[in-house]
Amino acid sequence: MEPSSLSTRVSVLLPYPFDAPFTYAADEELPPGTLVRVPLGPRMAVGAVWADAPDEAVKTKPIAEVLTFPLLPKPLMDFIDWVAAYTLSKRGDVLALALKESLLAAHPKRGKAYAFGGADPAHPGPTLSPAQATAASALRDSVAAQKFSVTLLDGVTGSGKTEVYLEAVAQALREQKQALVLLPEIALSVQFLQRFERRFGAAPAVWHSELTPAVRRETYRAVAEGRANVVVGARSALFLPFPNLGLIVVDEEHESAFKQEDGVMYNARDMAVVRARLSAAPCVLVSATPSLESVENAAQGRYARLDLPARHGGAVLPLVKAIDLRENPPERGKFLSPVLVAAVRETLARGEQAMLFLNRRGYAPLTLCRHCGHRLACPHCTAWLVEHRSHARLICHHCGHSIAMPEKCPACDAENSFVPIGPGVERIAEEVAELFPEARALVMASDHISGPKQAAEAAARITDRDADIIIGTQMVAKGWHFPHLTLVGVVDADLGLAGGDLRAGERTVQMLHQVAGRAGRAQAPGMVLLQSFSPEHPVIAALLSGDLPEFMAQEAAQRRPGHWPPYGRLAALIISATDERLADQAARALSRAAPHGPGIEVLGPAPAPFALLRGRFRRRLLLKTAKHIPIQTLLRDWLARTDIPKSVRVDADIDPVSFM
DNA sequence: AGCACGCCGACT
DNA sequence: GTCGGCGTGCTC
Repeated sequence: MEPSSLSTRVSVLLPYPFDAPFTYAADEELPPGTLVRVPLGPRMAVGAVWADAPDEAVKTKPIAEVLTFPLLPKPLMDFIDWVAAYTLSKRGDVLALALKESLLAAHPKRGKAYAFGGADPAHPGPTLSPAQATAASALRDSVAAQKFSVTLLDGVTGSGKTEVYLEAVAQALREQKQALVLLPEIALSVQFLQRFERRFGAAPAVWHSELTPAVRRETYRAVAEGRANVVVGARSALFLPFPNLGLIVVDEEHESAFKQEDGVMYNARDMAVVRARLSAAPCVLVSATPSLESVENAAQGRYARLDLPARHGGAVLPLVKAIDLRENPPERGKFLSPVLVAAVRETLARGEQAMLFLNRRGYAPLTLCRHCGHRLACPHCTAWLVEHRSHARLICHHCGHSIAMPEKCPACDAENSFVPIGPGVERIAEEVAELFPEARALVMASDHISGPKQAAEAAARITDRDADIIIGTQMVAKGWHFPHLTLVGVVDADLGLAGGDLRAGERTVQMLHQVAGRAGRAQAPGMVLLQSFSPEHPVIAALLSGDLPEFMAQEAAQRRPGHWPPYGRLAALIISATDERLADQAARALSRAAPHGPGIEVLGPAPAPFALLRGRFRRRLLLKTAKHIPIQTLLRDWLARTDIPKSVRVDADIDPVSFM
């Protein structure tokens, strides 16, 4: 096409690391949200027409093709701009979250048709208890209002929260609106999908990273055309082009899995609230162990709050007891106290199931030479190599580097000198096999169960009573309903408390409370035993008393005076380079240029959580400010006035979740 | 993100 | 003497 026939200029945002749109020539005005194919250097790219005024100065190339696809909804474009500004990311990088995986959606589908609109709000669902019905009614009202609101639905484990918020979904369907349900690990939420189908007589559209390209493309288009009325998805589903969003539910809102830790670092729970606001839709945050952030927002009246204080169907909450490992230690070289072993034995004798929880994959977290004390470590990361006997390898859990067990110690040449230190789930399984040779044990960890199908099989084995003892990592903690499971043993309740992480206590309470909630969900009462060297620790005490609100109040009291989140803002700067000295120099340069003033504090530089990760040396600075200070502006100015060599990367992590 | 350009090590 | 490593730079 002759450039002279192209009468107008349009801004096109491309799904690459550019903050500003590029300007192209077009022969007609194209509304924001139009998907277009454009030349970019030697190749073609698909981007979206953006609302920014076109640059009049820059030379332009013509748009190659206007794609046949619904316009990206305005609320989604606003959301992309908002997330980019909040996370200090390039707008193009955020657009990539909304386009990349699905782009190719652009061509009209051929082939298999999928059913997306089958969820029927009139399908008879399960009967709700009075408490559930009251909460459901409140949620229905907020959906019917068709405006932005946030509700925290706080219900004890087993209280039937899912059935309650599915009524909010039903209301959205009645209003001819779309609903989005975010789950922390959609690929493994088989039981959720079953419950959904029981309620609506059809499966929802699902969205997660393991979809095949064909399903992904078709789901994307179905969402954009409004044919998919309910989507259940992982965090990336927040960026789907819903034209008609009427509800967002975030289940297990406290989960740190909602935090994206690389690329665009966003917290899907917080961004869900923003997406809902920009879509004028209600948002429901759901948890048995809400985050302090959400508890505080509810206390301040920013969020409405609904409580389900009792278990559904007459089930009672399990009895929680500690086993003091100083008084009742396991046998030498073993990890299960005689008290826990006896409880497992009694449970099995009653024909019930027991679960042993240890949030550690593999056989042993550390392998050392008994001759010289050498420890097998990852050459690319600050981490020990973890022995996995099931794979006959030693594996780095951070970069995946793996080696066979060396025959000789690389440090002292001693032969057969390696000893495993500490337990992982595989080692517990070995101990269980020795103690209970007749019992059928099932290990649930990501090494043994990869993907929804295997998870479904494992869950079926448990509900069908084809397993007696379940040994699992955090994979077993959330969501599962195993009616015959009555005993939960936590092998190391102290794990995760060391290290001084701001949220270590909160996270441990949440995780162990969730695990404990797997016990006694039907008629038979449940029992939870926590093996600990310090049962007096506030975290263990909170689990024993079951008074989580009191624990959260103590957490709040500790965080408030220092302006720690949620009473202040936090951002991390991660400085990384392949050359350790360059990383250090850049970190010091940033430190010297650090902002200061009332309500502003800079901590560090310190070695980052993994000082060496995938071959890059990392340093970290933490910026902590009072709540009213715009931390993004502060960071942007700070980075702009500091000279950083090209080979050093500086990533900002707003609202970091894991640190120290 | 891609993809090209551009200077330093082991090989047909 | 070349093929190829990935550091740096650019894309409307």
